Amino acid sequence: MADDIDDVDRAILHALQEDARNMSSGDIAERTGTSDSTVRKRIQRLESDGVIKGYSAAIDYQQSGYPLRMLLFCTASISERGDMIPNILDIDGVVSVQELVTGEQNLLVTVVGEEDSDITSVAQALLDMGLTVADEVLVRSHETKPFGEFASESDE
Amino acid sequence: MADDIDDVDRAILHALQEDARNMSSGDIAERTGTSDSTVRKRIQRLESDGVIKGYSAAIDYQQSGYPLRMLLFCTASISERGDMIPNILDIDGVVSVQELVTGEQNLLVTVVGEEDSDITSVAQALLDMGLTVADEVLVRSHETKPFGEFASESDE
DNA sequence: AGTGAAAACCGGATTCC
DNA sequence: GGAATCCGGTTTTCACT
Repeated sequence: MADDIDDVDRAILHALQEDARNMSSGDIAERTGTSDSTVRKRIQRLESDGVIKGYSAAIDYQQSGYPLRMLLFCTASISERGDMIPNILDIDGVVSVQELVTGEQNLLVTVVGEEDSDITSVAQALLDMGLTVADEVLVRSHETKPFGEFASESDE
Repeated sequence: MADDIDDVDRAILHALQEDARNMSSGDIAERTGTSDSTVRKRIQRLESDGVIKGYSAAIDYQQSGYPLRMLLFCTASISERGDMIPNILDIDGVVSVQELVTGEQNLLVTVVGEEDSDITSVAQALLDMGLTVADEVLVRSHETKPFGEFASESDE
């Protein structure tokens, strides 16, 4: 519950963002000058505190047969906005929902699909929920990077 | 190089999106009705083909001391747009860059930071690179979900 | 926070289909 | 060529200090 993130925690977060699957506790222990059991306990704490929300493979959707990625900018009434996020995430093809602090277009839904009809069916589902799709933008490329502030001073 | 994604591959991708760190090859083998060595070979192939780009921990930046998340909509000249993406990713605080297929605001940069000055310094760095920051939007919440199409018919 | 033993997991080589 | 089995080394887990 408390957010006492120290340098060891930051190094752990950085390592797990780099390679969550192959980075062993021992590897991280070397970087931090602690022992592997310490690292394991820290990780457990970070997980139960919710700092680490999970571990996920980064997939290239293009190469796996789903070349379309689109951003749908939506408008929702403020009152219902928070409640419908779980429902939006349940729509097939939706990979992320972001709540925006803006006047009108206050929900940004990211959709992945194989063909155009996959996207439009998501848009339809959003309409059925009472949302207005104000804008649609195709994403040509998408790159992600581990958050740099978790890195130690020396290694970046 | 080839994208021969079959049901076994999709099950693997789905499992690794759910929990890339704790899901063992044996676990996935049970789900797919194959052996663990088969799963490991498939994973290696998916990795070297670039379908799996990596494994990353999902961090709650709010809880780890970086409460600010912002979207910066930028304008770049078409010609230089692709080349500068690596440079943008190198800016401290930038966690993702998306190339948008739109007339003007064709780059979407996501920034995470502790305070307002972290964001403005990124914006300044973008300006120094010759980009125009056309719009800035604060993100109140952000949720991600594994891509549903990889799931088998029965388990979702 | 560290130690030690049992269990699980991974990687590679081999064999089978 | 792809999938299954076996084995040596590593990693994780759990109880204890």
